[in-house]
Amino acid sequence: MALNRQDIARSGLKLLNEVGLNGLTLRLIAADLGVKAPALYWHMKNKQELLDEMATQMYRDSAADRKPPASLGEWEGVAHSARALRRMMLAYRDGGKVFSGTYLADTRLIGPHPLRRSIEAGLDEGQASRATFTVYCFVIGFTIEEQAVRPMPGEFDERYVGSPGQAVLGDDDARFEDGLSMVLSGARQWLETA
Amino acid sequence: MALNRQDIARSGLKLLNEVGLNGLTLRLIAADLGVKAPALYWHMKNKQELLDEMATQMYRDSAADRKPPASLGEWEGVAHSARALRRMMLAYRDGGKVFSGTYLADTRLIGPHPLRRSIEAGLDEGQASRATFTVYCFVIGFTIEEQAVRPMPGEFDERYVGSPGQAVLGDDDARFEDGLSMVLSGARQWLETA
DNA sequence: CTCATCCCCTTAACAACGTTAAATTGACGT
DNA sequence: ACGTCAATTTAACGTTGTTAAGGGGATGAG
Repeated sequence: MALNRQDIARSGLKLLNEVGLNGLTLRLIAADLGVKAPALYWHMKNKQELLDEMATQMYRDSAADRKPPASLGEWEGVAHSARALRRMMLAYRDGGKVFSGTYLADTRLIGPHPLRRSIEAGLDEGQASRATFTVYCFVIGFTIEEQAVRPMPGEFDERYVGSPGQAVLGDDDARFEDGLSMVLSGARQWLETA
Repeated sequence: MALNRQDIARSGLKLLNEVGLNGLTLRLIAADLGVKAPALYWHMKNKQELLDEMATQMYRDSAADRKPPASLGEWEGVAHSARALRRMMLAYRDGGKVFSGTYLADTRLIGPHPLRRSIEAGLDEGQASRATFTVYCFVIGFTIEEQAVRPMPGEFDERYVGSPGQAVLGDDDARFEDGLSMVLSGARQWLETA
């Protein structure tokens, strides 16, 4: 019956979609878990630690989605992960703010370098890291801006087909794809000529 | 003697560097202005409106710094503005979070398109906007990640020369320049081949 | 069987926050 | 001298994150 950090983080993520980051209170999460607010302090030392754990949990939950199929080339794999990272943040209201502001609470979640094969083949690791970090920054920035305009996640997209919302969303997807291909080709070329 | 929104925003920005976004309270700003907290509600309807005004103010203050010299080419101008945008956010503690989350309260601040000349020469305006928006997203994402790691602005940089901090900062600048040149060349090339 | 121990949670309370309603001041036009 | 209106104060409310102190229930030792 005892709580643990993951239960709390999951409850926080669930409630995030209902009340948003501003409405997310410790008492609300505690009530959702059938417990009083101070009980949470047995498991974490303050609210920031809860937000870190929530970011870690959403990153953990999206790991399978982010992992590129083995059939893909390295750069197609980076694109695949970038799209999954955006999806992950869009899945939660204020997901971008929650994820970008926090440190991962479990560093084991950081997998092997996406350009691992190229690095083993001689590519400078520092430069490879800068290239993928640039892609990462674009995804973070794009999604935060996207959610500042359209805060609500998920269901809206498939359901309201033909509504004004759809056009806007289609636009966002297309704009993301365009930006992503700019950044990817730029990064790739930068690695080749450096 | 009467207050106005700009005075309040400026006080907010000043205090932001002293107490950070979490410590920034309406009572603190009011005290700084020699006034009681509810007085602020005569000038703005809630705290979010204050944050919007702060974002607008920092954007306004950096307008001259962002404006590219006429001598620069269009893309050099975009690079110039991108660096200035990062400097603007880095000038305030949590500057990235404050700026990225808010709407501009004064839309007149949005100047002419950076690629105006190319657009007049036949470049598709929608595509040009996507290209510059991609650069913008990178700058936002990069700076937010940067400030998540090193929250304090300005003074630390020049002063502690030779300390561990300097290497880290130099690294950030170099990493930004690398990322920026990737994104810029990617965007430019995307426009040419589309 | 009993007792102490530890984990996990509750009750109670605190100062601080954003926000609202109502009363107050001061300046200005008539 | 009077009333008007803008700008601010005083007082208060409910809610928030957080702390301190205590309680219950399982577990293991004697």
